Amino acid sequence: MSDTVHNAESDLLAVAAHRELLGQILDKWSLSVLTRLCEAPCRFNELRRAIPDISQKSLTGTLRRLERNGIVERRIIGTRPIAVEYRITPLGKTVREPIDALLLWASTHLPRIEQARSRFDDTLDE
Amino acid sequence: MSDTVHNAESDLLAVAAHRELLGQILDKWSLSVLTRLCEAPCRFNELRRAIPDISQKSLTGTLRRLERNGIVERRIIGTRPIAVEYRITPLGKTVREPIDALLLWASTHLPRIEQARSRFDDTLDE
DNA sequence: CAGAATCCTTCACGATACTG
DNA sequence: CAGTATCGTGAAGGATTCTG
Repeated sequence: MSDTVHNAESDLLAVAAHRELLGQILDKWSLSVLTRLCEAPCRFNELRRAIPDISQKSLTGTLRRLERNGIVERRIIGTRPIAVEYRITPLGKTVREPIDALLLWASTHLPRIEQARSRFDDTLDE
Repeated sequence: MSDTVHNAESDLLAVAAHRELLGQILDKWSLSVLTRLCEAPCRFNELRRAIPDISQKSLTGTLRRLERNGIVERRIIGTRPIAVEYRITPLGKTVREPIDALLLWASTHLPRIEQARSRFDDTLDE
């Protein structure tokens, strides 16, 4: 019996424990940065141009956070003027599969979700 | 040539398009609520007790958002006093697999990530 | 029991200006 | 080029109070 109960509790604990970690990787901009860096290593301003709506501050913050978690690597490739290259780490590459699964889910079910939204919004202004 | 380029661009567009959707499902509390509702249908205050740190306002908001996206269903099962039951929808069940993949990734690589964090933090106060 | 309404604080984020 | 520093704003979220 207590298998179900135990699993439920440990699942909730696991969720609580991993929510913070996932929040660092699945936040507002990380997904875009990660996607871009999976294509190829990239310079700072190159990333800025690739993600037009991101501010310089947010990009810096996102990169620092990903770097701290071992997902991307910051490599100084030149000085005068300084040049920095960001690239995805082996650890970072491993997260691509679950993320892609999630993106696939999103694009697969987007129509049904938009349908559900319309239904929900319609039944509100009655 | 433009295959790589095109894929990169469309990936970034896809990410931008799905970020909003995923944000509704992977936000601060949704994961906990979803995990709990996957176990069994649940009453409002039952959910509150199952997720001790959530406020009433946040739980209401989270449930409304999930309901709007067709992920959970709100069912009034009694009045006087009013009773409401929340349960996961068929659409909601389909998201469990990619989410579990992500949680599995998180728990699998947590040690390496904590290691990376320590290294990063250490090399700062030198 | 299941919320709605209100107040208040925190904080993420953008814009701007400056630097090695 | 690749940032740091500072300021201002809006939105999220908690605590509290009230209601059908």
